[in-house]
Amino acid sequence: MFDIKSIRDNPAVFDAGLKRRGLEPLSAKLLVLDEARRAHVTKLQEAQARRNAASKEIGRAKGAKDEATAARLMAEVASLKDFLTSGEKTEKAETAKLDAALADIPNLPRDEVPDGADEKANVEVRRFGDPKAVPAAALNKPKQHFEIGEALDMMDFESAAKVSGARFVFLKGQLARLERALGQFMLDIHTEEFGYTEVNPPLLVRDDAAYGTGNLPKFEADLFFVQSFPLESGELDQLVAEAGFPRDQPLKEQLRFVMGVAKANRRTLIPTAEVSLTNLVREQILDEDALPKRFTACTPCFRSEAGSAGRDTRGMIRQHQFTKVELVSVTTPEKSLEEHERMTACAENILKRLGLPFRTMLLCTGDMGFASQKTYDIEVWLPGQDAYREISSCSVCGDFQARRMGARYRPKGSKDVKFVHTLNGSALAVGRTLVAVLENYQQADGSVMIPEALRPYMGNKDRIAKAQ
RNA sequence: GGAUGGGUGGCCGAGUGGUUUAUGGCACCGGUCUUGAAAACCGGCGUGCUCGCAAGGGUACCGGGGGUUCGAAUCCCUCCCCAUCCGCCA
Repeated sequence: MFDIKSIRDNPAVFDAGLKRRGLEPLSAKLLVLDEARRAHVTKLQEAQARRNAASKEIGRAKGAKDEATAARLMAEVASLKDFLTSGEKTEKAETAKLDAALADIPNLPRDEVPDGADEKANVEVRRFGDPKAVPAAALNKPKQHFEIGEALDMMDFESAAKVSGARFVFLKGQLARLERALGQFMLDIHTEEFGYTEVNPPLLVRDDAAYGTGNLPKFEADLFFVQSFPLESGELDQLVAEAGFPRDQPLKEQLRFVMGVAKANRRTLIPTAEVSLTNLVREQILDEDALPKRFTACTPCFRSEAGSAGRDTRGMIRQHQFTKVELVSVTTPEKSLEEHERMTACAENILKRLGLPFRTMLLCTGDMGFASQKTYDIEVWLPGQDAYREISSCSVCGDFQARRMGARYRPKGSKDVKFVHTLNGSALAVGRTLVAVLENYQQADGSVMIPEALRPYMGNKDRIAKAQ
């Protein structure tokens, strides 16, 4: 969310930032809304000032038993009433209009972010490990993870399709345990070595929270929602009568109406723990001493993957439900860039310990998420795909989310309050880490070696093999 | 699901229609005192918007929205949220 004042002060800079994101200039349009609103507010406030002054005099006049003066003033205030009533409504409407326009604008890239339209313009900043040195490199044709998992009889997409539909999976036996082990392993490192506080957060959140991180209102289609439907028997008939249920309209319209009613009672299934964790500081004014705050959580994430039909349809790469260990930091503006590097290093550290080759990419302007100012993606080597694939994304959001959430802090020795900076990163996406372990550690006989660091979490076994 | 009680500034908490600008305390900031600190004392101290070069002024906000009134934290309606008890329940 942008501060309209900063756009007013520097429209050219704002539009230039949008352009780097591949968007048309918006400042002119926004400033028209802003101008109209301010002109109106000024007029309204003058009328309110007159009303308040007169009302005070009325109080004094009545106290002095001067009924004639009181009556005259009352008549004067009454004449303002129409404008005051309508004017307050207009102000609300104009503010809402401006806010709605601002809420859909993505964060602007920092200067050091490379320009570009898509992932082809991302810039590699470093690399770790050698794809030719992993166990799978010894094989003629390394298999993809779903081939390995299905052959082990521990990864079942067919049953998942029957039970839940496409883009779900059953993990069984040692692979179910491997998923659990990975989550534990990552959490232990982040809490014990990197100072993150482990959190077990709500998976269902209010719209306000999803708005705070930037998932709403623009990306509603990417989310899943749950609710207990608010209507009891008879209430629907009442709604039809009062609000005009569009019964004679196409089904789509009827559905839209019902969804509108339902929206009031819904909860969002978190698409990432970033939503729950970042909103931990919403609507607060923190002491600077309390910063940075560092949270981590291992949670299921839910994404509708609308618009990604046909992409990564096989296997576990792109699922409606997956597990992820998330890192969130809340810092001062001065420390946020440094924290971004630190966070990315925490994520990379997991891959290093698992012996998985990766490269770290600085995303270009066209590939960054909505709330981000600057993002590093970490891409892990997948021998079965013969490619690097995203396994982590670490973003610094500046005050973009903080404004949406009302998350502020009081700088030491200052009376002013400022917005905090927020950061989030995956460390790591557990499902994809499992994929990477399978593909990199696969053996010719179809079994999978367990990386050393993970063995304590796997009953000290050294490999996953098909049950006899 | 039923019943009751609540939602006031960073925190705690008073305030049932005006004649003061929302008590008071804590925390915080400045000062006096002190070698320094603490204590004590004095002063300051909510957030947003808006007008103004500035100093400063205006306005809104006491969970959200609507209403009554010349005037609402206070009265009415409605919604949301929180807490407690009962019921059900992993």
